[in-house]
Amino acid sequence: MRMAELSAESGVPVATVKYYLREGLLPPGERTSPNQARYSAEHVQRLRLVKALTEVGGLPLASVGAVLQAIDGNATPHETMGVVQEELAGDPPKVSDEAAEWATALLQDLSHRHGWKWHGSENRAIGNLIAALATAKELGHEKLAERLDEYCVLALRVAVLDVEVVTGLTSFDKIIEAGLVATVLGDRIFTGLRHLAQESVSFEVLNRAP
Amino acid sequence: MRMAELSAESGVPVATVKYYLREGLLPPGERTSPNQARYSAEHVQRLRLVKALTEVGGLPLASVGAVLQAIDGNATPHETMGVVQEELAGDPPKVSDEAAEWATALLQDLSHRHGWKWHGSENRAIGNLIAALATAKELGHEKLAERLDEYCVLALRVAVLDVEVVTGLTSFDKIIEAGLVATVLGDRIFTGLRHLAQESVSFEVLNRAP
DNA sequence: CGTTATGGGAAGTTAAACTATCCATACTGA
DNA sequence: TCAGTATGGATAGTTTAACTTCCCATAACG
Repeated sequence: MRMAELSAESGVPVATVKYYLREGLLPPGERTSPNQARYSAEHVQRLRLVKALTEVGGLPLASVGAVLQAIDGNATPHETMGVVQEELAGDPPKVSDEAAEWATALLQDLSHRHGWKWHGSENRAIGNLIAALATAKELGHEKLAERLDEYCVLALRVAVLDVEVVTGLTSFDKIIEAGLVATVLGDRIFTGLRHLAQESVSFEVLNRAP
Repeated sequence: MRMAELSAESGVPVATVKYYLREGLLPPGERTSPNQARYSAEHVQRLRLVKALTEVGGLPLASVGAVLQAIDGNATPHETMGVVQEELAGDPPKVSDEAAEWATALLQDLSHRHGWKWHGSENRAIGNLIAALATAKELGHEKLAERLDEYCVLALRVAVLDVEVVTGLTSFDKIIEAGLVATVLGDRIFTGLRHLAQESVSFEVLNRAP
Protein backbone atom coordinates (compact mmCIF):
# COMPACT_ATOMS: atom_id res chain seq x y z
CA MET A 1 0.00 0.00 0.00
CA ARG A 2 1.40 3.40 -0.90
CA MET A 3 0.78 6.86 0.48
CA ALA A 4 -2.37 7.67 -1.51
CA GLU A 5 -4.11 4.48 -0.47
CA LEU A 6 -3.02 4.79 3.15
CA SER A 7 -4.47 8.28 3.16
CA ALA A 8 -7.74 7.22 1.51
CA GLU A 9 -8.14 4.18 3.72
CA SER A 10 -7.61 6.07 6.95
CA GLY A 11 -9.27 9.31 5.98
CA VAL A 12 -6.19 11.32 6.94
CA PRO A 13 -4.84 13.78 4.33
CA VAL A 14 -1.47 12.95 2.77
CA ALA A 15 0.19 16.03 4.19
CA THR A 16 -1.01 15.10 7.65
CA VAL A 17 0.24 11.54 7.32
CA LYS A 18 3.66 12.95 6.45
CA TYR A 19 3.46 15.22 9.46
CA TYR A 20 2.61 12.29 11.72
CA LEU A 21 5.55 10.37 10.27
CA ARG A 22 7.85 13.28 11.05
CA GLU A 23 6.47 13.49 14.58
CA GLY A 24 6.94 9.79 15.14
CA LEU A 25 3.23 9.12 15.63
CA LEU A 26 3.30 6.68 12.75
CA PRO A 27 6.21 4.26 12.27
CA PRO A 28 7.99 4.64 8.91
CA GLY A 29 6.90 2.32 6.12
CA GLU A 30 9.00 -0.53 4.85
CA ARG A 31 11.63 0.79 2.41
CA THR A 32 11.41 -0.60 -1.11
CA SER A 33 14.11 1.72 -2.45
CA PRO A 34 16.22 4.52 -0.98
CA ASN A 35 13.32 6.92 -1.20
CA GLN A 36 10.17 4.88 -1.49
CA ALA A 37 8.19 3.04 1.14
CA ARG A 38 5.28 0.69 1.48
CA TYR A 39 2.66 0.75 4.25
CA SER A 40 0.56 -2.00 5.75
CA ALA A 41 -2.85 -2.52 7.32
CA GLU A 42 -1.23 -1.84 10.67
CA HIS A 43 -0.42 1.65 9.52
CA VAL A 44 -4.06 2.17 8.68
CA GLN A 45 -5.14 0.92 12.09
CA ARG A 46 -2.57 3.13 13.77
CA LEU A 47 -3.84 6.18 11.93
CA ARG A 48 -7.39 5.33 12.89
CA LEU A 49 -6.27 5.03 16.48
CA VAL A 50 -4.58 8.43 16.33
CA LYS A 51 -7.76 9.91 14.91
CA ALA A 52 -9.84 8.32 17.62
CA LEU A 53 -7.58 9.60 20.37
CA THR A 54 -7.45 13.16 19.05
CA GLU A 55 -10.93 13.67 17.64
CA VAL A 56 -13.02 11.63 20.03
CA GLY A 57 -10.72 11.50 23.02
CA GLY A 58 -9.63 15.10 22.66
CA LEU A 59 -6.00 14.28 23.41
CA PRO A 60 -3.23 16.59 22.18
CA LEU A 61 -0.87 14.94 19.70
CA ALA A 62 1.96 15.00 22.22
CA SER A 63 -0.11 12.84 24.55
CA VAL A 64 -1.05 10.53 21.73
CA GLY A 65 2.65 10.12 21.02
CA ALA A 66 3.38 9.24 24.64
CA VAL A 67 0.53 6.74 24.70
CA LEU A 68 1.63 5.07 21.48
CA GLN A 69 5.18 4.84 22.74
CA ALA A 70 3.88 3.17 25.87
CA ILE A 71 1.81 0.58 24.03
CA ASP A 72 4.69 -0.13 21.65
CA GLY A 73 7.10 -0.62 24.51
CA ASN A 74 7.13 -3.85 26.42
CA ALA A 75 5.62 -2.76 29.69
CA THR A 76 2.89 -4.78 31.35
CA PRO A 77 -0.73 -3.87 30.51
CA HIS A 78 -1.09 -2.37 33.96
CA GLU A 79 1.93 -0.14 33.56
CA THR A 80 0.82 0.86 30.10
CA MET A 81 -2.62 1.81 31.32
CA GLY A 82 -0.92 3.95 33.91
CA VAL A 83 0.70 5.98 31.14
CA VAL A 84 -2.61 6.20 29.32
CA GLN A 85 -4.29 7.63 32.38
CA GLU A 86 -1.48 10.09 32.99
CA GLU A 87 -1.81 11.47 29.47
CA LEU A 88 -5.57 11.40 29.49
CA ALA A 89 -5.59 13.48 32.64
CA GLY A 90 -3.37 16.31 31.44
CA ASP A 91 -1.71 18.82 33.73
CA PRO A 92 -3.83 19.52 36.77
CA PRO A 93 -4.54 23.25 37.22
CA LYS A 94 -3.25 24.98 40.33
CA VAL A 95 -5.66 25.59 43.14
CA SER A 96 -5.27 27.29 46.50
CA ASP A 97 -3.31 25.29 49.05
CA GLU A 98 -6.17 25.46 51.47
CA ALA A 99 -8.71 23.95 49.10
CA ALA A 100 -6.22 21.39 47.89
CA GLU A 101 -5.58 20.20 51.41
CA TRP A 102 -9.27 19.91 52.08
CA ALA A 103 -9.76 17.88 48.90
CA THR A 104 -6.77 15.68 49.63
CA ALA A 105 -8.05 14.88 53.09
CA LEU A 106 -11.45 14.08 51.61
CA LEU A 107 -9.91 11.67 49.15
CA GLN A 108 -7.65 10.07 51.70
CA ASP A 109 -10.62 9.43 53.91
CA LEU A 110 -12.58 8.09 50.97
CA SER A 111 -9.92 5.68 49.81
CA HIS A 112 -9.43 4.52 53.36
CA ARG A 113 -13.10 3.77 53.78
CA HIS A 114 -13.34 1.99 50.44
CA GLY A 115 -10.14 0.09 50.94
CA TRP A 116 -8.57 1.58 47.83
CA LYS A 117 -4.88 1.35 47.49
CA TRP A 118 -3.46 3.35 44.66
CA HIS A 119 -0.20 2.13 43.32
CA GLY A 120 1.97 4.89 41.90
CA SER A 121 0.47 7.29 44.39
CA GLU A 122 1.49 10.58 42.86
CA ASN A 123 -0.22 10.63 39.51
CA ARG A 124 -2.07 13.26 37.56
CA ALA A 125 -5.41 11.47 37.73
CA ILE A 126 -5.37 12.12 41.47
CA GLY A 127 -4.06 15.65 40.96
CA ASN A 128 -6.94 16.40 38.66
CA LEU A 129 -9.47 14.88 40.99
CA ILE A 130 -8.12 16.98 43.83
CA ALA A 131 -8.20 20.09 41.65
CA ALA A 132 -11.80 19.45 40.62
CA LEU A 133 -12.96 18.90 44.18
CA ALA A 134 -11.01 21.91 45.40
CA THR A 135 -12.49 24.07 42.66
CA ALA A 136 -16.00 22.99 43.58
CA LYS A 137 -15.29 24.06 47.13
CA GLU A 138 -13.82 27.38 46.06
CA LEU A 139 -16.94 28.07 44.07
CA GLY A 140 -19.03 27.31 47.13
CA HIS A 141 -20.46 24.04 45.91
CA GLU A 142 -19.35 21.58 48.55
CA LYS A 143 -22.61 19.72 48.15
CA LEU A 144 -21.08 17.79 45.25
CA ALA A 145 -18.34 16.53 47.53
CA GLU A 146 -20.84 15.44 50.17
CA ARG A 147 -22.09 12.80 47.77
CA LEU A 148 -18.63 11.62 46.89
CA ASP A 149 -19.19 8.28 48.55
CA GLU A 150 -22.12 7.49 46.35
CA TYR A 151 -20.32 8.61 43.19
CA CYS A 152 -17.45 6.45 44.31
CA VAL A 153 -19.56 3.32 44.55
CA LEU A 154 -20.94 3.88 41.07
CA ALA A 155 -17.49 4.64 39.65
CA LEU A 156 -16.28 1.37 41.04
CA ARG A 157 -19.06 -0.50 39.31
CA VAL A 158 -18.29 1.25 36.04
CA ALA A 159 -14.65 0.28 36.44
CA VAL A 160 -15.59 -3.34 36.99
CA LEU A 161 -17.49 -3.22 33.70
CA ASP A 162 -14.51 -1.58 32.00
CA VAL A 163 -12.20 -4.33 33.12
CA GLU A 164 -14.66 -7.02 32.08
CA VAL A 165 -14.68 -5.58 28.59
CA VAL A 166 -10.96 -6.22 28.18
CA THR A 167 -10.72 -9.56 29.91
CA GLY A 168 -11.04 -12.68 27.83
CA LEU A 169 -8.68 -11.29 25.21
CA THR A 170 -5.75 -13.55 24.62
CA SER A 171 -2.75 -11.40 23.69
CA PHE A 172 -1.09 -8.60 25.59
CA ASP A 173 -1.29 -6.37 22.55
CA LYS A 174 -5.02 -6.79 22.24
CA ILE A 175 -5.59 -6.29 25.93
CA ILE A 176 -3.63 -3.08 25.83
CA GLU A 177 -5.40 -1.63 22.82
CA ALA A 178 -8.79 -2.65 24.17
CA GLY A 179 -7.93 -1.07 27.49
CA LEU A 180 -6.91 2.11 25.75
CA VAL A 181 -10.11 2.23 23.74
CA ALA A 182 -12.25 1.32 26.72
CA THR A 183 -10.67 4.11 28.73
CA VAL A 184 -10.59 6.90 26.17
CA LEU A 185 -13.78 6.20 24.26
CA GLY A 186 -15.36 4.76 27.38
CA ASP A 187 -15.02 8.12 29.12
CA ARG A 188 -16.78 9.84 26.25
CA ILE A 189 -19.49 7.24 26.01
CA PHE A 190 -20.25 7.25 29.69
CA THR A 191 -20.23 11.03 29.84
CA GLY A 192 -22.64 11.12 26.92
CA LEU A 193 -24.96 8.63 28.54
CA ARG A 194 -24.80 10.60 31.76
CA HIS A 195 -25.78 13.78 29.95
CA LEU A 196 -28.70 12.10 28.24
CA ALA A 197 -29.78 10.66 31.56
CA GLN A 198 -29.43 14.05 33.22
CA GLU A 199 -31.69 15.55 30.64
CA SER A 200 -34.23 12.80 31.09
CA VAL A 201 -34.16 12.96 34.87
CA SER A 202 -33.97 16.70 35.20
CA PHE A 203 -36.84 17.37 32.85
CA GLU A 204 -39.33 16.54 35.57
CA VAL A 205 -37.45 18.20 38.37
CA LEU A 206 -36.06 21.42 36.96
CA ASN A 207 -39.11 22.60 35.13
CA ARG A 208 -41.14 23.01 38.27
CA ALA A 209 -41.44 26.51 39.64
CA PRO A 210 -38.83 27.08 42.35
CA MET B 1 -12.86 47.04 44.40
CA ARG B 2 -10.52 48.10 41.64
CA MET B 3 -8.61 46.18 39.01
CA ALA B 4 -5.59 45.22 41.11
CA GLU B 5 -7.72 43.76 43.87
CA LEU B 6 -10.03 41.97 41.47
CA SER B 7 -7.01 40.39 39.87
CA ALA B 8 -5.44 39.38 43.18
CA GLU B 9 -8.70 38.06 44.57
CA SER B 10 -9.46 35.89 41.56
CA GLY B 11 -5.92 34.90 40.68
CA VAL B 12 -6.35 36.12 37.10
CA PRO B 13 -3.64 38.50 35.76
CA VAL B 14 -4.71 42.07 35.09
CA ALA B 15 -4.02 41.79 31.36
CA THR B 16 -6.21 38.70 31.21
CA VAL B 17 -9.03 40.37 33.09
CA LYS B 18 -8.95 43.18 30.54
CA TYR B 19 -9.02 40.60 27.77
CA TYR B 20 -12.05 38.90 29.32
CA LEU B 21 -13.77 42.26 29.59
CA ARG B 22 -13.15 42.88 25.90
CA GLU B 23 -14.47 39.44 25.02
CA GLY B 24 -17.59 39.98 27.07
CA LEU B 25 -16.81 37.12 29.45
CA LEU B 26 -16.87 39.54 32.35
CA PRO B 27 -19.49 42.30 32.57
CA PRO B 28 -18.01 45.82 32.76
CA GLY B 29 -17.58 47.32 36.18
CA GLU B 30 -19.69 50.12 37.51
CA ARG B 31 -18.44 53.46 36.15
CA THR B 32 -17.31 55.95 38.77
CA SER B 33 -16.01 58.44 36.23
CA PRO B 34 -15.74 58.50 32.42
CA ASN B 35 -12.71 56.26 32.53
CA GLN B 36 -12.69 54.53 35.88
CA ALA B 37 -14.71 51.59 37.12
CA ARG B 38 -15.36 49.62 40.25
CA TYR B 39 -15.88 45.87 40.54
CA SER B 40 -17.81 43.76 43.00
CA ALA B 41 -17.67 40.35 44.63
CA GLU B 42 -19.79 39.06 41.77
CA HIS B 43 -17.01 39.91 39.38
CA VAL B 44 -14.66 37.83 41.48
CA GLN B 45 -17.07 34.90 41.47
CA ARG B 46 -17.54 35.22 37.74
CA LEU B 47 -13.81 35.11 37.16
CA ARG B 48 -13.50 32.08 39.37
CA LEU B 49 -16.25 30.43 37.37
CA VAL B 50 -14.48 31.20 34.11
CA LYS B 51 -11.29 29.73 35.52
CA ALA B 52 -13.12 26.61 36.65
CA LEU B 53 -14.76 26.11 33.26
CA THR B 54 -11.54 26.58 31.29
CA GLU B 55 -8.93 25.02 33.55
CA VAL B 56 -10.87 22.19 35.12
CA GLY B 57 -13.65 21.77 32.61
CA GLY B 58 -11.36 22.25 29.63
CA LEU B 59 -13.88 24.41 27.78
CA PRO B 60 -12.69 26.89 25.13
CA LEU B 61 -13.39 30.52 25.99
CA ALA B 62 -15.99 30.75 23.24
CA SER B 63 -17.99 28.00 24.92
CA VAL B 64 -17.58 29.64 28.27
CA GLY B 65 -19.02 32.80 26.73
CA ALA B 66 -22.02 30.93 25.39
CA VAL B 67 -22.63 29.26 28.73
CA LEU B 68 -22.38 32.54 30.64
CA GLN B 69 -24.75 34.20 28.22
CA ALA B 70 -27.20 31.35 28.77
CA ILE B 71 -27.07 31.56 32.56
CA ASP B 72 -27.41 35.34 32.42
CA GLY B 73 -30.42 35.13 30.15
CA ASN B 74 -33.81 34.31 31.55
CA ALA B 75 -34.31 30.81 30.23
CA THR B 76 -35.54 28.03 32.50
CA PRO B 77 -32.93 25.93 34.28
CA HIS B 78 -33.70 23.06 31.95
CA GLU B 79 -33.15 25.13 28.83
CA THR B 80 -29.99 26.60 30.28
CA MET B 81 -28.60 23.19 31.08
CA GLY B 82 -29.30 22.26 27.47
CA VAL B 83 -26.94 25.01 26.34
CA VAL B 84 -24.37 23.92 28.89
CA GLN B 85 -24.43 20.39 27.54
CA GLU B 86 -24.20 21.56 23.94
CA GLU B 87 -21.10 23.58 24.71
CA LEU B 88 -19.58 20.93 26.91
CA ALA B 89 -19.93 18.41 24.11
CA GLY B 90 -18.17 20.37 21.37
CA ASP B 91 -18.42 19.56 17.70
CA PRO B 92 -18.79 15.86 17.12
CA PRO B 93 -16.12 14.49 14.75
CA LYS B 94 -17.21 12.98 11.47
CA VAL B 95 -17.41 9.22 11.21
CA SER B 96 -18.31 6.91 8.35
CA ASP B 97 -22.00 6.83 7.50
CA GLU B 98 -22.08 3.10 7.98
CA ALA B 99 -20.72 3.18 11.51
CA ALA B 100 -22.87 6.19 12.37
CA GLU B 101 -26.02 4.36 11.31
CA TRP B 102 -25.04 1.34 13.33
CA ALA B 103 -24.45 3.50 16.40
CA THR B 104 -27.66 5.43 15.89
CA ALA B 105 -29.68 2.23 15.69
CA LEU B 106 -27.98 1.00 18.83
CA LEU B 107 -28.90 4.16 20.70
CA GLN B 108 -32.43 4.22 19.41
CA ASP B 109 -32.90 0.68 20.61
CA LEU B 110 -31.36 1.54 23.93
CA SER B 111 -33.50 4.59 24.55
CA HIS B 112 -36.57 2.61 23.55
CA ARG B 113 -35.78 -0.14 26.02
CA HIS B 114 -35.04 2.29 28.82
CA GLY B 115 -37.99 4.47 28.08
CA TRP B 116 -35.81 7.53 27.48
CA LYS B 117 -37.30 10.40 25.66
CA TRP B 118 -34.87 13.06 24.67
CA HIS B 119 -36.30 16.47 24.19
CA GLY B 120 -34.39 18.54 21.66
CA SER B 121 -33.52 15.37 19.81
CA GLU B 122 -30.76 16.71 17.59
CA ASN B 123 -28.12 17.83 19.98
CA ARG B 124 -24.38 17.49 20.09
CA ALA B 125 -24.35 15.31 23.19
CA ILE B 126 -26.05 12.63 21.11
CA GLY B 127 -23.84 13.37 18.12
CA ASN B 128 -20.78 12.82 20.26
CA LEU B 129 -22.15 9.67 21.76
CA ILE B 130 -22.85 8.32 18.29
CA ALA B 131 -19.37 9.30 17.13
CA ALA B 132 -17.74 7.59 20.10
CA LEU B 133 -19.69 4.37 19.59
CA ALA B 134 -19.08 4.44 15.85
CA THR B 135 -15.36 4.98 16.40
CA ALA B 136 -15.20 2.04 18.77
CA LYS B 137 -16.78 -0.09 16.08
CA GLU B 138 -14.43 1.19 13.39
CA LEU B 139 -11.51 0.26 15.59
CA GLY B 140 -12.93 -3.22 15.99
CA HIS B 141 -13.94 -2.87 19.61
CA GLU B 142 -17.65 -3.58 19.53
CA LYS B 143 -17.37 -5.30 22.86
CA LEU B 144 -17.69 -1.93 24.56
CA ALA B 145 -21.04 -1.41 22.88
CA GLU B 146 -22.29 -4.81 23.95
CA ARG B 147 -22.23 -3.65 27.54
CA LEU B 148 -24.01 -0.41 26.73
CA ASP B 149 -27.08 -1.46 28.65
CA GLU B 150 -25.14 -1.88 31.85
CA TYR B 151 -23.29 1.42 31.39
CA CYS B 152 -26.65 2.98 30.77
CA VAL B 153 -28.12 1.81 34.04
CA LEU B 154 -25.14 3.17 35.94
CA ALA B 155 -25.23 6.47 34.05
CA LEU B 156 -28.84 6.85 35.04
CA ARG B 157 -27.98 6.38 38.68
CA VAL B 158 -25.20 8.94 38.43
CA ALA B 159 -27.63 11.37 36.83
CA VAL B 160 -30.11 10.87 39.66
CA LEU B 161 -27.34 11.78 42.08
CA ASP B 162 -26.45 14.83 39.97
CA VAL B 163 -29.98 16.10 40.07
CA GLU B 164 -30.27 15.47 43.80
CA VAL B 165 -27.24 17.67 44.31
CA VAL B 166 -28.98 20.68 42.80
CA THR B 167 -32.44 20.16 44.24
CA GLY B 168 -33.28 21.85 47.46
CA LEU B 169 -31.78 25.12 46.29
CA THR B 170 -34.23 27.94 46.42
CA SER B 171 -33.46 30.35 43.61
CA PHE B 172 -33.29 29.79 39.88
CA ASP B 173 -29.87 31.42 39.76
CA LYS B 174 -28.45 29.08 42.35
CA ILE B 175 -29.96 26.02 40.72
CA ILE B 176 -28.44 27.00 37.41
CA GLU B 177 -24.98 27.64 38.75
CA ALA B 178 -25.06 24.47 40.82
CA GLY B 179 -26.21 22.52 37.78
CA LEU B 180 -23.40 23.98 35.74
CA VAL B 181 -20.83 23.11 38.37
CA ALA B 182 -22.31 19.66 38.93
CA THR B 183 -22.16 18.96 35.22
CA VAL B 184 -18.75 20.37 34.35
CA LEU B 185 -16.82 19.55 37.49
CA GLY B 186 -18.97 16.49 38.04
CA ASP B 187 -17.77 15.01 34.78
CA ARG B 188 -14.17 15.51 35.83
CA ILE B 189 -14.72 14.16 39.29
CA PHE B 190 -16.51 11.07 38.14
CA THR B 191 -13.96 10.39 35.44
CA GLY B 192 -11.20 10.75 38.01
CA LEU B 193 -12.92 8.33 40.38
CA ARG B 194 -13.46 5.91 37.53
CA HIS B 195 -9.77 6.01 36.67
CA LEU B 196 -8.75 5.38 40.25
CA ALA B 197 -11.22 2.54 40.45
CA GLN B 198 -9.93 1.12 37.18
CA GLU B 199 -6.45 1.09 38.54
CA SER B 200 -7.57 -0.60 41.72
CA VAL B 201 -9.69 -3.20 39.93
CA SER B 202 -7.31 -3.87 37.08
CA PHE B 203 -4.28 -4.35 39.26
CA GLU B 204 -5.38 -7.85 40.13
CA VAL B 205 -6.64 -8.74 36.69
CA LEU B 206 -4.14 -7.26 34.26
CA ASN B 207 -0.98 -8.33 35.97
CA ARG B 208 -1.62 -12.01 35.50
CA ALA B 209 0.21 -13.70 32.67
CA PRO B 210 -1.97 -13.91 29.56
C1' DC C 1 9.07 8.60 -22.24
C1' DG C 2 6.08 11.94 -20.68
C1' DT C 3 3.07 12.36 -16.86
C1' DT C 4 1.79 11.50 -12.29
C1' DA C 5 2.95 10.05 -7.49
C1' DT C 6 6.15 9.76 -3.66
C1' DG C 7 9.32 10.70 0.30
C1' DG C 8 11.30 14.28 2.63
C1' DG C 9 11.88 18.67 4.57
C1' DA C 10 11.42 23.77 5.09
C1' DA C 11 8.38 27.35 5.41
C1' DG C 12 3.79 29.28 5.79
C1' DT C 13 -0.99 29.30 7.91
C1' DT C 14 -4.67 29.51 11.21
C1' DA C 15 -6.83 29.82 15.58
C1' DA C 16 -6.87 30.29 20.46
C1' DA C 17 -5.48 32.51 24.44
C1' DC C 18 -3.04 35.39 26.13
C1' DT C 19 0.74 39.31 27.03
C1' DA C 20 3.00 43.75 26.26
C1' DT C 21 3.05 48.37 25.35
C1' DC C 22 0.95 53.02 25.00
C1' DC C 23 -1.37 56.85 26.54
C1' DA C 24 -4.48 60.01 28.63
C1' DT C 25 -6.70 60.28 32.79
C1' DA C 26 -7.43 59.31 37.78
C1' DC C 27 -6.16 58.41 42.29
C1' DT C 28 -2.87 58.50 46.43
C1' DG C 29 0.45 59.51 49.89
C1' DA C 30 4.05 62.68 51.76
C1' DT D 1 -0.41 69.97 46.01
C1' DC D 2 2.03 67.32 43.22
C1' DA D 3 5.25 63.44 42.07
C1' DG D 4 4.45 58.87 41.39
C1' DT D 5 1.67 54.91 40.75
C1' DA D 6 -2.73 52.75 38.99
C1' DT D 7 -6.49 52.46 35.66
C1' DG D 8 -9.35 51.92 31.37
C1' DG D 9 -9.02 51.30 26.74
C1' DA D 10 -6.97 50.12 22.54
C1' DT D 11 -3.56 48.07 19.37
C1' DA D 12 -0.04 45.11 18.39
C1' DG D 13 2.84 41.23 19.49
C1' DT D 14 3.67 36.33 21.35
C1' DT D 15 3.25 31.50 21.92
C1' DT D 16 1.68 26.93 20.95
C1' DA D 17 -0.70 23.36 18.48
C1' DA D 18 -1.85 21.28 14.44
C1' DC D 19 -1.76 21.48 10.21
C1' DT D 20 -1.02 22.83 5.04
C1' DT D 21 1.77 24.46 1.13
C1' DC D 22 5.50 24.32 -1.64
C1' DC D 23 9.41 22.40 -3.45
C1' DC D 24 12.48 19.01 -5.45
C1' DA D 25 14.83 14.86 -6.69
C1' DT D 26 13.50 10.36 -7.53
C1' DA D 27 10.33 6.51 -8.66
C1' DA D 28 6.39 4.35 -10.70
C1' DC D 29 2.82 3.99 -14.32
C1' DG D 30 0.63 3.80 -18.82
